[in-house]
Amino acid sequence: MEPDKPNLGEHEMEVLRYIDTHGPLAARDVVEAVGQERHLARTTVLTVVERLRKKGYLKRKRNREGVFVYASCEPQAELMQDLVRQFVEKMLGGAVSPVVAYLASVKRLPDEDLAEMQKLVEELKAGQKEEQP
Amino acid sequence: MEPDKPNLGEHEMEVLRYIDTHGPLAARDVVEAVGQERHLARTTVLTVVERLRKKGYLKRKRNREGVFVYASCEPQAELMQDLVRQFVEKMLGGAVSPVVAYLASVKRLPDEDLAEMQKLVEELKAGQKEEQP
DNA sequence: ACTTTTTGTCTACAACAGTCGTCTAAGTCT
DNA sequence: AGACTTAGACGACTGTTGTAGACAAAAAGT
Repeated sequence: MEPDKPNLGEHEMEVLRYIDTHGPLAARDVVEAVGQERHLARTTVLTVVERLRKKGYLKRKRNREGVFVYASCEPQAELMQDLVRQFVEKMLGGAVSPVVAYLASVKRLPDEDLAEMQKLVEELKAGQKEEQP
Repeated sequence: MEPDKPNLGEHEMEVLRYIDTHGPLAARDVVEAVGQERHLARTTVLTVVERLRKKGYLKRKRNREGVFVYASCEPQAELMQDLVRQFVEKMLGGAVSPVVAYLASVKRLPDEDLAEMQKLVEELKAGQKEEQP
């Protein structure tokens, strides 16, 4: 397991998700997208972006016009899975059953997730049998 | 969905979990159990318990000796499932796939969880078929 | 050249979580 | 009664997160 990175707040996470999905982009684009939606001042978003960078979640470099372009340091899927792991450890004390219970309570699970869960269940059943030959 | 209750921090959650699992008990017992483990001062735990009460997660009443006895307002399973839901909404923007990916990454899932997931997958598959008859 | 806009840093402040000391009221012990 | 312990309320300090204004430097418009 990787050593826990600094925590992320709810809004920090929203900004990070946005940058992670919508490729590398300049701060102004983040401000336009996230700030518009949430009625946040320009500098508010700027501050969040800067904190994410200091925390090591974002990197940046200047483009031809000399403007900073930000990109995530980690693929989104990996980041999110890690967040789930941290959440389970810290908030649930490592218990996974509430997670399963939650999934059971979700209506209309996307097809890909259903497929993955099916695969997962089968793998786990197979692994289980091997242990008691 | 129930309106989001006040947020819980990591340590608040640990205390709440302890009280929820180890029946109703007096503050001193919480201090002894949680405080000892984490090297926390008596008043630290007391403060956490009091905040949990003010936030509506704990209730209390005096016992014969006139000492407050604390108990959770909500069954633990329900509380935790709700926490997972809030986490998915706030931190993952509602995406469940990272949760599934996390489960897939967990080695040695307890048997009950495996069984529940299996049941869940079958129910979902059944529900899926009905939609495209 | 002068004004306006854009970009980025810095400072600040409120709310909240984690931490704990003080202090008082009420028992308990001797 | 006087000393000691316990239970609980209160206040206080710290770091983190959400929020944003002030300001400087650079770019662009006129």
